[in-house]
Amino acid sequence: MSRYFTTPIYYVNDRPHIGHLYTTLVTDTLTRFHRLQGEDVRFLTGTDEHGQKIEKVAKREGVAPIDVADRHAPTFRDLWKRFGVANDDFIRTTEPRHRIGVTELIRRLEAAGDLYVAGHEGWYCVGCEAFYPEKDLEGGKCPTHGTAAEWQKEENVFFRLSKYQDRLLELYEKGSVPGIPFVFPETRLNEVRSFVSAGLKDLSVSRTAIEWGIPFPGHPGHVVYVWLDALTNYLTALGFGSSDEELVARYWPEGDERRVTHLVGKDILRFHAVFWPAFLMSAGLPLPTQVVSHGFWLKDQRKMSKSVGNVVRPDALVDAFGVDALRWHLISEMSFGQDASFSDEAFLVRYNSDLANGLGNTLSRAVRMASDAFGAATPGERCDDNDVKRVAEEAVATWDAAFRGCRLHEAAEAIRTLLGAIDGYITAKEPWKRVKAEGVTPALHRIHFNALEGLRIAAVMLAPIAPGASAEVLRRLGTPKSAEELRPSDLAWGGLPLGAPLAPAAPLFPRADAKAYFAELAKESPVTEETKPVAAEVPAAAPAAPAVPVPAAAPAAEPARISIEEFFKADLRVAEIIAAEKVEKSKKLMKMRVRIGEEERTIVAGIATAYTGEQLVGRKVVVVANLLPAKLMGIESNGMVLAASLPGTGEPSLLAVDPSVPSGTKVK
RNA sequence: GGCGAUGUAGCUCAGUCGGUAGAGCGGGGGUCUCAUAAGCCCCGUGUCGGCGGUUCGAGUCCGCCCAUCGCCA
Repeated sequence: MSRYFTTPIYYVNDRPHIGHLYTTLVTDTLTRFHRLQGEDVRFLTGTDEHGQKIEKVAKREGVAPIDVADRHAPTFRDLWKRFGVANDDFIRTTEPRHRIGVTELIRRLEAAGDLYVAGHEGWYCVGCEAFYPEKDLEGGKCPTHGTAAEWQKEENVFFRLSKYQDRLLELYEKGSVPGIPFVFPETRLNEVRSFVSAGLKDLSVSRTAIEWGIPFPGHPGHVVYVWLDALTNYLTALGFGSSDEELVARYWPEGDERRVTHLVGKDILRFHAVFWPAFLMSAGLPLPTQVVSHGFWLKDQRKMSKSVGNVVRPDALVDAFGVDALRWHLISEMSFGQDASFSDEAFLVRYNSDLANGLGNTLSRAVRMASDAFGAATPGERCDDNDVKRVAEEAVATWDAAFRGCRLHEAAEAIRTLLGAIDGYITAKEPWKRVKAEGVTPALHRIHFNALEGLRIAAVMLAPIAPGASAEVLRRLGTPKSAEELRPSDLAWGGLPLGAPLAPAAPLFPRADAKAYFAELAKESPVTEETKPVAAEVPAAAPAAPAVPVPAAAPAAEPARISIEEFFKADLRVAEIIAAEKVEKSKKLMKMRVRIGEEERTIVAGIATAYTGEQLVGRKVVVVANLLPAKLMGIESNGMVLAASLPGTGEPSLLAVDPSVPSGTKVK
């Protein structure tokens, strides 16, 4: 049984953020798990380098597109190196091997009679590299990018996607391998199924408006559609279409004796679960086993986006606490498949409880005690019947099942359970008292053996998630092995060498003082996460956006300081409420008509739990007058009423204004 | 609007075939001292989103509603 895991290839021009990082770390963790189990594993990642965005940057700079790609490609490569990602290969779509493979795939689509030429025109967004129906545009602009769409007329090559509808639905029903759902988790499988059930349109797979791409075979002037180009990387990296297809035979053969797993963010699920298998069906190639889709990292309950300025790049945390701590946190914090929130505060809480108090302290107490008792060596006697052993065996089984079921957070949980049991065992056996009372007895040897052996197994279990920490724990336990050297037998009870040198050392994960950390951070770097470069370089392309006032973080955190200029961006005014009525069907929303000086406008606010319409009319309040309009329950709200949010309940309490102050007065 | 999901303690989540709810974390109090102010002990009367139904009995089944999210249109 071979296993082939892939991440998406990342667009070279993007600045890596926690989303890219998470996908890659999940894949790294899963591949490390399977390697540890002794399986034949291959792990591919890479960069997507074609497309109009690169072409435009190149044009503007007066250089060749490949120069732009070459400049940015190392960004991802270096980042993965920094995070200990052990990929076997790194493919760039600009490599000859990729072009050869894509050309071969297209030859097969052509041979299957699934390609035809047809005219096509419409509104096109450069950012999305996609056509939009007019009704989807917002004022002529792309709904996702907010940039003006261009009218483009093309004659394109189309792929008969519609032809594969039934076969795709069958794939979703039965799986590519019986018993393994083609898409995980199930909710995403449902989405894909309903999308395909609704009917598939043929897919345009060539572009004429772009030059920077793989030339479309047989159609001069056309380049290959970026998704057809990009998806094919999973095969071309194995040498598909080349004279040497040995890796294809090993990792992507027909039959059930291999697993091909694509990890993706939920945003690109459709390309992987619909288009890609359809291409493969047409080309007469085997299908992947599973597409595994994970959720997004949210910041302050909101989706991360550049325009909001809440994109997480956890460099400061990594600098302060290390790669392993962040890997552990990301894998543990996200219930795999669902969205999760990222916050520095949560990181620190977890760091202290799981790593400092949990792993670090347990290791420290066990190693130091044993070292003192046995002269800086591991115990001289083993024990094969005890509580730690039983818990460890159960934990390994849980951990194994969790990884195989893509529930990575549960694998981490199993490690925590084992560590807790070891700690509890030490506490219950009180070896420090025994050694005082009885000296070094065989029983004492066995107690320490059990604690240290439990820790050894916990360290082995930790290897896929935090390989660096794992290796360090093993070294201190007198059984130095890198994560890569571990074997399935290392998970079995009894691997601790007897009488081996023990290495007590400084705390593995020193306890963090969260308060001091945030204070220091605020002092050192007035820059926000967003303005801090993640890797060696930042694309010169993006002009520095004006600092966007970041919404105050969790109440516990000290809000970032802002300048007076930033504060003055908010136009605060005294307003008089002239009418107010509760929004029907809403518990909280109150629709108000307010007068700000001469102007009247409508504001909707979530204050209906605390105020009735009667209480509000005639009242003077403070409003943010220059807020972008927002639609709430279908009503456009122009502005925001300021209210204190009471602790606990969040109940609003309006800011009071002296009634004599005229409406429209500036507040500052 | 259609389809799908979710809604359980402050937070993240478990809750099998229905029998009046649990864990971890955080928080509060106490205590030991082998250990990284770590460990240990104690502390939850939560309308299990709401309403109605089936049932001797529902977080757990059925219907409706509300909220949130996703996909689609």
